[in-house]
Amino acid sequence: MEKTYDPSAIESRLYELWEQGGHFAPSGEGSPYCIMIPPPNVTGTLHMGHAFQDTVMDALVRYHRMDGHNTLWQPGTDHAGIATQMVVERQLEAEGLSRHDLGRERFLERVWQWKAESGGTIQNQLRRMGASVDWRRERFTMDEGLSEAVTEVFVRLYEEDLLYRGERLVNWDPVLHTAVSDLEVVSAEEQGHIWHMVYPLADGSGSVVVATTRPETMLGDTAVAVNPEDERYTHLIGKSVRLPLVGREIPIIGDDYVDPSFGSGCLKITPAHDFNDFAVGERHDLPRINVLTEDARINTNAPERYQGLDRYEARKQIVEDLRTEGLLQQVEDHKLMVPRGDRSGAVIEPYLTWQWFVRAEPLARPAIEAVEDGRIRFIPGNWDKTYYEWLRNIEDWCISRQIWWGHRIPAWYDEQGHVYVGRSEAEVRERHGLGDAPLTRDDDVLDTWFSSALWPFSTLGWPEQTDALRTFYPTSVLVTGFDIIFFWVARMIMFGLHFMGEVPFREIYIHGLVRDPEGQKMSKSKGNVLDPLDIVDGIDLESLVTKRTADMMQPQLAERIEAMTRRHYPDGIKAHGTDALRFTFASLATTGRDVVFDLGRVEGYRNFCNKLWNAARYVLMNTEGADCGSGGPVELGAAERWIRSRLDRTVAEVRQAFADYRLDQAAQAIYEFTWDEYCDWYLELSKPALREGTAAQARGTRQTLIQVLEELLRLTHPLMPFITEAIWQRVAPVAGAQGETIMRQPFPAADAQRRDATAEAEIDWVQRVILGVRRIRGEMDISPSQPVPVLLRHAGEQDRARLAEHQGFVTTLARLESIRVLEADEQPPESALALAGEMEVLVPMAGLVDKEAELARLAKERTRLEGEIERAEKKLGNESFVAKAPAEVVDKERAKLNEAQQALEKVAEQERRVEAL
RNA sequence: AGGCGCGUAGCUCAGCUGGUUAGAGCGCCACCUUGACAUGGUGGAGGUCGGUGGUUCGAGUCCACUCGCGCCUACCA
Repeated sequence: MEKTYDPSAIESRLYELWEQGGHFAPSGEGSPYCIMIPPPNVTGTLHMGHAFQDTVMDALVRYHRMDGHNTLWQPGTDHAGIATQMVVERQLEAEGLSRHDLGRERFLERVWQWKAESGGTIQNQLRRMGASVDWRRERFTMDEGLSEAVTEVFVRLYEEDLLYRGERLVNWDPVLHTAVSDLEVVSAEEQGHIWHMVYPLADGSGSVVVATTRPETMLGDTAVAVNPEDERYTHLIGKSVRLPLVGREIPIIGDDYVDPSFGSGCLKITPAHDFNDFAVGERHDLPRINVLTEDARINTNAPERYQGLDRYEARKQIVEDLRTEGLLQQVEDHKLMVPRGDRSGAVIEPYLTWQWFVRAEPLARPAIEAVEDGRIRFIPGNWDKTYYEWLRNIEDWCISRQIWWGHRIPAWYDEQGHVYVGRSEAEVRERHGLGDAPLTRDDDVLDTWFSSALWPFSTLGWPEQTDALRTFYPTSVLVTGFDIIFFWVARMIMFGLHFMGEVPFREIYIHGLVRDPEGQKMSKSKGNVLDPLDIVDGIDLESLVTKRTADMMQPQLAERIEAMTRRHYPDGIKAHGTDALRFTFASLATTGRDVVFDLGRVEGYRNFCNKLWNAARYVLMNTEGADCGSGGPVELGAAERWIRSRLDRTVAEVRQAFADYRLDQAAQAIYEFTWDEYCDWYLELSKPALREGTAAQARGTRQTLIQVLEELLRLTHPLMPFITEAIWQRVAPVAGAQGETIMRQPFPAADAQRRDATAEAEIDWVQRVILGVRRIRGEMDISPSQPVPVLLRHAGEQDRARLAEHQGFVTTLARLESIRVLEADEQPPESALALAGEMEVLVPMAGLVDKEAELARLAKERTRLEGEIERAEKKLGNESFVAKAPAEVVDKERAKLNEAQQALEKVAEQERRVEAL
């Protein structure tokens, strides 16, 4: 074994071994355990969020696989309709073409071609992360099977009247020329204006003032509304105004939607361009006049003067014209929420179009109940509130998109415009007796999330009743970020319940979002993204800067991004290996919402890998080819029983942590056991044991070294698959373990038989003595290489027995020249003192005691003890405490007080002695 | 407007159902190339747990209010 762990040397080789060995496939034995990967974009690349999420899932999957479950981690990708289409359109644009130049068919060929070129990247990145997904089952949302499921769902929903086509006001993206769902619109506050306009009454008897942030919509006004309770205006209801610039006469209506206290109390109503106005229009049966084209220019429903103008040009012109006519009362600065498309960034227009919708409310109700009655559990639990909040106020879901890349809607129209929905044109013809009548298929495709909503059952073969579907549905847990609870989680539950009659997963583990060192969300435009593989493999500063500033949508930010990058990573990024990155993610998987990524932590865990590596090196040096128990009787000493006992505790902790989805706790338990107990103590204790012990004792030590290591590797494997596998391959034969790979070995089980309180107490004693001597060394500035004599004062029977038993340990680890008990009648020599329980550890320093240093040390100790005593006395002096607190707590407090008092006495005595020097 | 989360050592974070003289990693200081590991070892410094008040024998942990930060949903022309 190399002296330093080199991850790059082993990782890809091991992954190949696993994949080719078929070890990712379900075993076919045990109770099922299944996780569906949230499908990433097929043409996408791995970002930190994926890496984090995949680490969590892989850890869960490996844990359950080892623990005997029939485990499936289902992989796949989605087609990311709008995003992918945009990329390909941009490519075409570079060639001076639009998708319309190519036509639908040839355009789709281009997209498939792009998929073939860029697809596969993320899969290979997943492999680098060690993801143990069952690649043979990989699915893509546009696969034949999944597409069939999409059609089936669409048709069934339509037949059950849970899906309909209607002319509705939708969120229209004038750049992408498609409708988008409410969720794909992000509103942000922007600085704008509010214009107050005067609308003259038609009978010339006066005027009303209305306000708007979008003056161009006035072209489509079909009413002015006032609150019927508003005395200022009741007399106007039933009258009408003459719409300026347009000349149309529109009614004044009463509707209590109007807030009399806002502005003038009069509200212009534009049913075709405002969601609230649309509702008002429905109540009052107002005409809906659409005044915009698909790309948000003024259409022919408006006066000629404005036709063809872009919405913002039109706005300017209208404001100008109103001003000219004296009908602009005032303009104010105004902060308003501007809705933009999450993909295009274009300002969204409410736009009247024919679209397909899913009737959400009837599907939402059972989805709410499933969480309410506990069939699905959120972890952390609080997320159910967010979930309920959305589902209880859910609106119908607009699922049609006016793009080409996606599942085409299975609906056909005859020449009269009648719509027929079916699984195929043939089915439609037959079912409706359409003969050879010409039919045209709906041009629209479905929202990508529609197919994603079917993921838990479509990937398992639905609508066919496959074995996989029967075995793995409902799946065990969904691991995802809170940002897609609405987009995806809620919809999977709605569809899963409806089509499978059963929840799609029993638990939902919501993890935090990975942020940069400044707590900012990672995004390409901010230039703060990290490629997980750059952390794995390392990258020099210049390459990192280049990577971050290339292909930018806003090149003007490049300078800032470069400066920031140079500040955060002055030396670039060193290679850390996959396991270190994974362990970091695990340790960050707390219950919080944000995961602030800190490279320093990865470095710490890379060191941890090296620690484990070197521990294995030491163990193998001492066990390979040596007698680990086969050659004769085996005797387990206190240290052996101790480390086995500690390991057992750790196993229990780790198991509990996995059950609680607390990978941070699992990681911490493993880290502490490995470093602070196994390496710092047991490996060190094994040295004198091997040197000085009997043959039987040495066998016990070797056996324990190798067995504990082997079990520790299995315990750690779900978090750090590569290093544990690499070491295990060497360790297994020595430990007597059989098998091709650690990933198919049983996960360690806790076993109370291995707990050994006696051994723990004995090693605790050993540690206390050693730590006492080390403290004296450190504080008295005694060279670490200088062996010292030690005297134990006030040693009881047990102390004497333990000293006799463990003298070798103490002598070696504390680097002693000698150690013996100071008898009661002996006068302690001039020495430095440390306390180990009731016993005093003395290091005689005839003439060497630095009086000042020792006094300072003792004074510090005395202060601490006095504080402790004061606190305990105060507590115990409180009658209510003694009366009301549980006896156990009171006893504990008394014991603490007692101990502190005794210790104080000894410290004081030592102070007097030193003082006298 | 409603909902949620966070504020604990210089930094990033643990601290579960109230009882530890408040923990970890990184960073910092001192000493040490000791035969697994300097990606190491040993010792150490560092926090009155945002603030106020309350419940309690006892609060970082529960409650109320408050300050600061962040997120989500909705949205008024």
